[in-house]
Amino acid sequence: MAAPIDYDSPIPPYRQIATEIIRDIESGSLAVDRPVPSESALIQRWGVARDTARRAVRHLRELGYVYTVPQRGTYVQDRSTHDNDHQGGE
Amino acid sequence: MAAPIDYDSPIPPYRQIATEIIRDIESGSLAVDRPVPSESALIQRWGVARDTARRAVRHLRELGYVYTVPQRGTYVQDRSTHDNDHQGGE
DNA sequence: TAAGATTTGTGCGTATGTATT
DNA sequence: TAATACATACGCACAAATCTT
Repeated sequence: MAAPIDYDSPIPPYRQIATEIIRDIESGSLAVDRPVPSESALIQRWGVARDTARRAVRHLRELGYVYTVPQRGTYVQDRSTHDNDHQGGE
Repeated sequence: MAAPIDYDSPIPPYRQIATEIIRDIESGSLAVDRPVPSESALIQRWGVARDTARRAVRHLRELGYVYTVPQRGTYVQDRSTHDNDHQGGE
């Protein structure tokens, strides 16, 4: 519902954005292999810089929540097996 | 020796820098637990931007060549055992 | 075939905050 | 107090690949 970034929080903006997206993934709003919001979308939705949006996505990737296809987009990773927590098993 | 970045190469600058540092590690110029060149040092030595220097260091970290101590610095990782190559399968 | 929009990749410049020395 | 070093964040630009028209 468009909660704004809390700049008073000790949690950095990119983390707040990542947390929100994780919620959408866990809740099922974002299904497996569905695209997560693009960098542009995140920039507009949160009013942050691209650097921040990219950090958020990178964080999600490191946690194993998403995977990125160059020049295409970033999609929800299938974590159903829970075989890979965030080391990039595969 | 200060080889310059080859902008005509398909290999991005941060990779060229990382490759050079890897050479220094493998050759022994940079010993285990010794600090690798700082961001500022890389910026001056290669004439690149902070982001590029950061990318180079991050890349080395992901490859397991170095480890970073928050708020301290980045140091050469001990890879003698070769126990950890760089888990990222994929 | 071409143009345009979209998306990620890469690079540069700058600033602030925090921790260490 | 100051210098050093990293993390984070903001701004901007162009390239390459993809997708649509």
